[in-house]
Amino acid sequence: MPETSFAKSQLKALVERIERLEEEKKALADDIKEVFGEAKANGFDVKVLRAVIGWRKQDPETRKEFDAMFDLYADALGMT
Amino acid sequence: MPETSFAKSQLKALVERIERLEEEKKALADDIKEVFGEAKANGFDVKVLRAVIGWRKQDPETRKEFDAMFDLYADALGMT
Amino acid sequence: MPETSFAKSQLKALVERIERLEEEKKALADDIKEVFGEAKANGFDVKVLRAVIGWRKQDPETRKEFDAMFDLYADALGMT
Amino acid sequence: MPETSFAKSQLKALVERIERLEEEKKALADDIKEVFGEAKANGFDVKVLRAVIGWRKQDPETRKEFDAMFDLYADALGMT
DNA sequence: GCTACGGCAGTGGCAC
DNA sequence: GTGCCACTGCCGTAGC
Repeated sequence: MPETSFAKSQLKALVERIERLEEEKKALADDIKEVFGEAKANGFDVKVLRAVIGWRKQDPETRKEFDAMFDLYADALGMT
Repeated sequence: MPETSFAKSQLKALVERIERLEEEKKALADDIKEVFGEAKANGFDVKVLRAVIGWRKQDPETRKEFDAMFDLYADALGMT
Repeated sequence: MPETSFAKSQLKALVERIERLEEEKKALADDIKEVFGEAKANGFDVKVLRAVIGWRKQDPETRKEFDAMFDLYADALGMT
Repeated sequence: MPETSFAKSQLKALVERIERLEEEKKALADDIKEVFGEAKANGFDVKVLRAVIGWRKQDPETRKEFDAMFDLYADALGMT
């Protein structure tokens, strides 16, 4: 069970640190959104863009294996 | 502004209907999870399975367009 | 490693079972959405409604403990 | 329809900007997780902590209204 | 203006 | 017990 008698100051410090970090995180999230908006304005398809970026995060080996198995299943299901 | 004087019975009825439906929804979610578990036990890759199922939800035309653009972007980024 | 030689028919059967279940699940999700819409139309605050329903899922003991600790923290942070 | 003939360099630039920002965002997310871990190690209840921090984001007026309506509904449902 | 969809964050369950 | 992954609910955005 979490303690019930605790230092206020400690709690405050923790909360403030978290709030500060979340603020910064939000700022970055906004920046990212902005860049996607810019991309869209330039005619790029945002959905595809996201997919490509996600794909780049995977190492090539993983991507290869995934693709292979995907095709295998898709084929078995008659998704030509 | 939402009303503040309202019929208790109406509120109760609504809440109960929602809870009942959510219960049923949860049961189905459990069933689905179970089938995936079965698939896994039979050697299927669940992650790929999910992807394929998701893919099947898209109409062929959309899939085709998405793929084409994906390849286009991937190529432009040198993801061979 | 997941098997690479597998029964097409087995895969198909699994996928179809999942798709069927997901369909039913979606139907229920739609029903739920509809009830919330009805609630809204009757002047209820949907956000609050969701919170109350969520709250009802917790057992009374848990709720009590949570509330107590919440107040404790809030107090320590000067959120009167 | 999104353009199909586009500048590779532009795409690359956009993707790299996004990836850079996401990296920074992830670093902050990790930092936050770390602080919560620290809080937990000091006996704080993380779930409650999150709730309190979320609550602080709402302006007092909103909080007040929400609470009032919550109690109203809860009462109507016999959740004493 | 509201309704519907998609993405994001938080929670819980599973695996190591 | 910890870390990872998927599911769910919430929120903000886009379309009717």
